[in-house]
Amino acid sequence: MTQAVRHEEMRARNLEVVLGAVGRGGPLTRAALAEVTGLTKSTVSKLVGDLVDAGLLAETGPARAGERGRPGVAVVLSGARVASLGLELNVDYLAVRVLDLTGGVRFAARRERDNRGSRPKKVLGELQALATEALTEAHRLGLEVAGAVLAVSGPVGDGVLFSAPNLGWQDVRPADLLRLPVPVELDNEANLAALGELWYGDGERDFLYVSGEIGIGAGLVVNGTLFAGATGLAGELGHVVVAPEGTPCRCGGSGCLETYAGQEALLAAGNAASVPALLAALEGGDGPALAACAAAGRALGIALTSAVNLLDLDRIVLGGVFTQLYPWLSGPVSEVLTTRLGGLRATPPVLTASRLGGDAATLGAAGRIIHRVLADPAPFVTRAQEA
Amino acid sequence: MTQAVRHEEMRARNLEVVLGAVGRGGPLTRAALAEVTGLTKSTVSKLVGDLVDAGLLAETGPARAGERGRPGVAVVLSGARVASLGLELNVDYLAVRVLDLTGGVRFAARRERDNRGSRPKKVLGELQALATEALTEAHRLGLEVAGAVLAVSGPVGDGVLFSAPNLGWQDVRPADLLRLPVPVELDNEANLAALGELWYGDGERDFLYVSGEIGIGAGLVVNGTLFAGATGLAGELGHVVVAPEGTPCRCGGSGCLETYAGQEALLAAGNAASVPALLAALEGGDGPALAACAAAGRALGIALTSAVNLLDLDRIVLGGVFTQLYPWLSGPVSEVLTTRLGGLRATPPVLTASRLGGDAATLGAAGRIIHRVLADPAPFVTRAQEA
DNA sequence: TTCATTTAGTTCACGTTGTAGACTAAATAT
DNA sequence: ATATTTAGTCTACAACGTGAACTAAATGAA
Repeated sequence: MTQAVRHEEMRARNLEVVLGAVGRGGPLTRAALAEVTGLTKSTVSKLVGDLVDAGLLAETGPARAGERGRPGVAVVLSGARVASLGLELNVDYLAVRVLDLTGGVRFAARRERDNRGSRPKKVLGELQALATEALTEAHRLGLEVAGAVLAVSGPVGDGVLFSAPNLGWQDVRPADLLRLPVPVELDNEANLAALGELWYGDGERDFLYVSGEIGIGAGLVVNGTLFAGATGLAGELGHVVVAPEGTPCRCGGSGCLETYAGQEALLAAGNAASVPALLAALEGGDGPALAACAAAGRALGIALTSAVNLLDLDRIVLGGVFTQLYPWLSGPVSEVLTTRLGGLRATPPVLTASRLGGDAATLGAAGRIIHRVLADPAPFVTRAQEA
Repeated sequence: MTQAVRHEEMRARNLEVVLGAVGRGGPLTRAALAEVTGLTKSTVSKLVGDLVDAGLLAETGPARAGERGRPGVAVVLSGARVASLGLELNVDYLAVRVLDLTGGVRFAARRERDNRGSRPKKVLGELQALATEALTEAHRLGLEVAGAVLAVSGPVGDGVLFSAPNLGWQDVRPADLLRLPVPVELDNEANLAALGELWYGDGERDFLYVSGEIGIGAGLVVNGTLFAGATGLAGELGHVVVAPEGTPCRCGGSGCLETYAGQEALLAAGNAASVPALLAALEGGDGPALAACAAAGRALGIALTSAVNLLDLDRIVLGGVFTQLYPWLSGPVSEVLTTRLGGLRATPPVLTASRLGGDAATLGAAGRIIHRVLADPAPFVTRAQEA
C-alpha cells in the first residue's frame, strides 16, 4: 500500500530526487538540476543547500567555463560523511569492505582461510575482528557507518542462514554471533553479488548473475531492481532440472544442475583436487579437465535455457568459480543457448564473465546500505534553520 | 527514477491512498479512513468529498448502529462512473467483458468459434463487433469506459503479437485492426489471467498461474505484482527443458515441456480428437488417456520444479485446459514436486486449479484498466470549487 | 574600458495542501 | 432531560513548492 504523503514526505521524496539525479548524472549545477528534476530553481537551491550541509553533496569548482553567462557551481556526491560496511563469509576466505557514498573504497581486507567444517562461532569471531578493524578505520576517517550487510552462500530468510552446503552449517543466525556497533543484515551471496555488478559493474540494468561455488546460486536484476521472489529464496539455479533421471542430488531430487556443474562435480570429473589445480590442468590442455568443463558448460546451458524462458533474460553474467572457468565454459554454454533459444528469441542472451570477480559480493553488500541512504536521505538531513 | 513531488502529486497520491484503502478495506467511514491512512480527519473529509463528487466513491447508509456515539457514514467504491473493457481472443472463442470499479460485471459475452487458420482481419473484425456491443451497453448504463485490454495467447511486446502458435499468426498488431473509440492495449493471456486470479480470485498475492493451451505459458505474481521480466516475455514455461535429449520442439530445442504437456501432445498421446473427447475418455477410465495425463503431469512437475527453484513459488494455479484436467494432473504433479523439492523447501508449493476458469483472462484484462484508475484516480477527480 | 547580454543562484510574496484543535451533529447511557 | 461518546466540518495555521524579481558573475561587442 502506498503511504499517505504529508509535507514531510514530499520534502523527503524531493531530497531523494535531487540526490539521485546527482548520483546518476555526475556533477550537476543547481540550474541543471532544476531542469532535470522539474523542480524550480528556488526549491533545488534549498534542497541542495540542505544536502550539502548534511555532508551528502559537495560543491566542486565552477563548472562550464568559457561559455557566456555566470558559471554554475556543480555539486557531486560527497564521500565525506556516510559509509557502509560490506562483509563476506566464504568457504575459503573472509572479506570486509568500507564504501563511501560515492562508491569509493575506503577500506578493504581479505583473510584467506579454510572455513570448511569450522564452527560458526569461531568463523564469525574472526569476521568480527576484521569488521572491527574496518569500523575503526572508518571512524578514523570521520565516516559515519550507516550499517553492515553480510553475504553468505546459501538460502537466507529473516536473518537466518538456513543451510550453507559449503560450510556444513544449518540454521545459523550470524548477526547474533557478530557483535558490532552497527546493525548487521544478512543476505545471499548471489543476490548481493548481482547487486554489486549492478551498482559497480558496467551499468547494465537487466541480467542474471550466476554464482558458481559448491552450490550454484543466481541473482536476477530486472530494470535495476533485484528480484528475490516471494520469500527471498529465488535464484536456486543449482537445482534446476537438467536431466530428470540423472545423478541423485543432496536436495532429494536427481539430475539437478549442481550435480553436473557444481564445484565438487567439476573437480571430480576433471580429476583435480582444487580449483587452482583444475585451472592449471585446463591451461595445460588436460583431456579430462577439458571434458569436465565442456560437460558442465552444456548442463549450465540447459539450465540457463529454462531460466531464460522463465525469466526473460537478455544477459547472463558468470560469477564465482565460473568467472575463472569462463574461457572453457562460454563455448558450450553459448552453443546450447543459441540452438535451444533460436526459435523463440530474436537474439540469444549475451554471456559475459563477471567484471568484479570476487569483489562483487562485498561491493553489493556495502552498496545495499549506500543505496538505501541514496534512496532516503531525509534522516541524514537536518532542516535548515532560518537564522 | 522517482519523480519530483509537488502539491499536485501530493494530493494525487493521497487520493490514491484513500481510494485504495476503501477498495481493500470494504466500507469505511471517514473516521476509520483517517485512522487507517494516517491522514487527519479534515484531509480525509476533503478527499472523500472530491472522490464522491467524481463518482469513484459512494456513501452507503449509516454504519455501526447500536453503539455509542454518532454513527459514521461509510463509503464504498462506486461502480456508477468508470468501467473498462476486457477482450480475449482464443483459438476456440472470442470473449468480452465490461467491469466497473467495484469489480462488478456489467456486460459479458462469448462467441464460440474456431479461429484456427482464420485471417487476423476477419477474427478481429468479429471481435470488434462484439466489443462495440459491449461499449454500447456500457454507454447505455452511463459508464465511462476508461480503456480496453486484449488478451492473446503468445509472446507480446509493444503492441505486437509476435507469434500465436495456436492461430498460426505472426507479427500481428491487433490494435490496428480493431478500431474502437477507446485505446486498446495488448497483453499475454497467461499474464492477464494471472492478474485476474490475483484481483478477482481468492485473494492470494503470490503464485504462478500456468496456462495450458496449445502452448504453455505462465504468469508470475509476487507480492501482488505481476513479474513480466525485462521485456515482458517472462513465463515461457512451455519451453523449460524437461528432457535434454527429448522430443524435438518447434522452438528449435528438444524436450521442452510443451512436447509432453502441450494440448497437441496430450491429445495425441491420449488418442483423443479434442479436449472434450479426452475428458470423456478420462472419465470413462480409458487407459491411454490416463497414461497421457500421468506422463504430462510428471513432465509438468519437472518443469515446475525448475520454476519453483528459480522463482521461489509457494503456490501454483493450473489454468487453461489444465483446469479441467486437474483431477488427473494434480497427483503426478504434486508427487514430483514433493520428492524433488523435499530437501530444499519446508513445504512443497500448494497446487490448485484455477477458480475463475475461462473467465480469468477477460477479468484480468478489464481489471488492468480498473486498477490503473484505482492507482491514479486524480485525472478523474476535479478539484472541489470553494463556492 | 564600458556596457549589454547571458546564465546562475537567491529572495520573498504567494498558492496549494495537509494539520490541529475547536466546533457542530447525532447517536447511546444515565 | 442531560451527560457522554463518536463522526464529521470548519478555520487559523504551518510546511513546502512556485514564480517573478533581483543579485551575481561570466562573455562579447562597442
